[in-house]
Amino acid sequence: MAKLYEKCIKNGLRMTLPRKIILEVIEDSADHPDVDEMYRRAVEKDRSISIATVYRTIKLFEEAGIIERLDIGDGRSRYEEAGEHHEHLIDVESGEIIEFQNEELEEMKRQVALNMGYELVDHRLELFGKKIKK
Amino acid sequence: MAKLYEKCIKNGLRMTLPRKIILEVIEDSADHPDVDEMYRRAVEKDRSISIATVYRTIKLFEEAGIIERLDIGDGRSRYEEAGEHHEHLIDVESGEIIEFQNEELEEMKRQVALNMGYELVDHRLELFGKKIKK
DNA sequence: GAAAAATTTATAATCATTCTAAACTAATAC
DNA sequence: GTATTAGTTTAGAATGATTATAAATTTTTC
Repeated sequence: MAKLYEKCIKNGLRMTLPRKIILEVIEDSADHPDVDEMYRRAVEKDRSISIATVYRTIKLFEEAGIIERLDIGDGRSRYEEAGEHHEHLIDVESGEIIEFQNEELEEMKRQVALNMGYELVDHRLELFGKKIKK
Repeated sequence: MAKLYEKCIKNGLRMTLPRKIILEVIEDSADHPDVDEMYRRAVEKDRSISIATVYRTIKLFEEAGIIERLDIGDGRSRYEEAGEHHEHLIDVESGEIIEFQNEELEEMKRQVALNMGYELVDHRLELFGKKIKK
């Protein structure tokens, strides 16, 4: 079950208590919390955790490919479990973040880069939309 | 010629000296400067300009649709003249920002949002690529 | 279980950005 | 054209997110 834990071990990370707690927070989060929110959730599990550790650990996990950074343009970094690649649609009215996948779109991006003489190494797409009322 | 100037007037903006200078900087910039760089360029034209004015004026111009914000994920906002919509490809090795347009891609984004019951009001796409050596 | 190495904590520092209050400039009223 | 008013700029303080630092603590190694 604890597949993120396995991934950490495989990456040679020492699994200290704060790291385990932060990992738990990530696993329990179905949304896309920012660092401060992750800190708040971690503190609920262990009051002694410090914000600096949250920042440092998140960076560590990101570099190890355990989590991925998401930037919706509001000046804060948000995080989610790394996994199959997907994109985000942000509901401009509620702020809700909806995930989606579209292979055709992926392929087109790769193609566009290629046409300009580039190998696509990363890409980021965010759609901002307003819910259509029927 | 001074079409940005016209646009400001049409928006009812008072065209003070600092605003004129910042507008000039924008017109003379073919790249995508961040605020600090715009400030540096403005100071060359008028030593007395303050960074706060640059920030405030940029925000004003953005709200008036004179310029557009670009976020390449390095924690600083960059700006460019508003105009026909285009996307950006960032050369991960040199940091160079290359603009491109692709109507098919645009249409697909609109379609994807629609399929999820959303009207696309904004969108952001950045490709990060490595130059292919032949 | 002691010594060495890595991690965490608390806090200070930094960076981008926004706010504030006083000074200045432009627009309007006379 | 000058006084009044409204809007703008300046300088610097404040804020929010993030990173760095040094001392304390924990983990690993022997």
